[in-house]
Amino acid sequence: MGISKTENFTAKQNGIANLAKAVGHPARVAIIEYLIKRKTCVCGDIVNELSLAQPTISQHLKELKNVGLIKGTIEGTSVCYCIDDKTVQKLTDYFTSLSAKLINQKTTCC
Amino acid sequence: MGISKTENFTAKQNGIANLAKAVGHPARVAIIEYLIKRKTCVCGDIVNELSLAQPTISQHLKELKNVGLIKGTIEGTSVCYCIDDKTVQKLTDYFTSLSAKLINQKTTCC
DNA sequence: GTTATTAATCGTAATATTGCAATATAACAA
DNA sequence: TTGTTATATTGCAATATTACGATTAATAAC
Repeated sequence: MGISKTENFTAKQNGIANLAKAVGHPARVAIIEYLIKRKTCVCGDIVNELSLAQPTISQHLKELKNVGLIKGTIEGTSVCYCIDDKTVQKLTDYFTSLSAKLINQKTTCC
Repeated sequence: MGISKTENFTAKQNGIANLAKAVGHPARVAIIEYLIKRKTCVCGDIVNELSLAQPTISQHLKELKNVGLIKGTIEGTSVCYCIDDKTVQKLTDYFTSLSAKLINQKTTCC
């Protein structure tokens, strides 16, 4: 049906899925990497970096903002975007804990 | 257009996006967690764990297999599924490196 | 052989996503 | 006020995803 049956899963599972989904597009991966690479807040020039139209970038930024991966503050005519460390850390912590469990168990059946 | 302009991005960016997209659904998060929790290969009983129909689960398993997050080997009438540690590790490494860069720079502008 | 069991595939409906042109909005400058 | 710049929103077409009933394929048990 194109709709996820979110009610069948835990809040944590839905939370991780939402974050992962936001990272699940190369344009958004590129935006995240660019924001980190620039080392400071980026005021607008993301559109010049990626070969996508301005409305498309704006839409991707909105999605990243919705899940809390980036923050945006208005600075005059432009907007200042930067990564929200805490949200990236959530993903890092999640996958780190998965990997840790996998190392501990060493299943070698398949 | 509902199609990602993958040609505009690096292979690594597309790779991470594909892995993240696969994790970007709560049912697939639940499947991954279940496979890890069970500590051994799971031969079939994933359908009983999640309240989704068998074809739906089968489809989710296929997607996880396509990106290499799980492996499946046929065992008689059933199939034996387990996590592919290396692929999970790719995600862990990626997010760990992002977090590391963020800790180093300490941007406090927004 | 027949029958049961397990999982994949097909077909299809409902919904979501991606991308962009056109337009709107907001802040500033002259 | 008018124009300019930067970003957001709207509307829409193309495509993708999610979910499941029905069916199929493959092995196992008899």
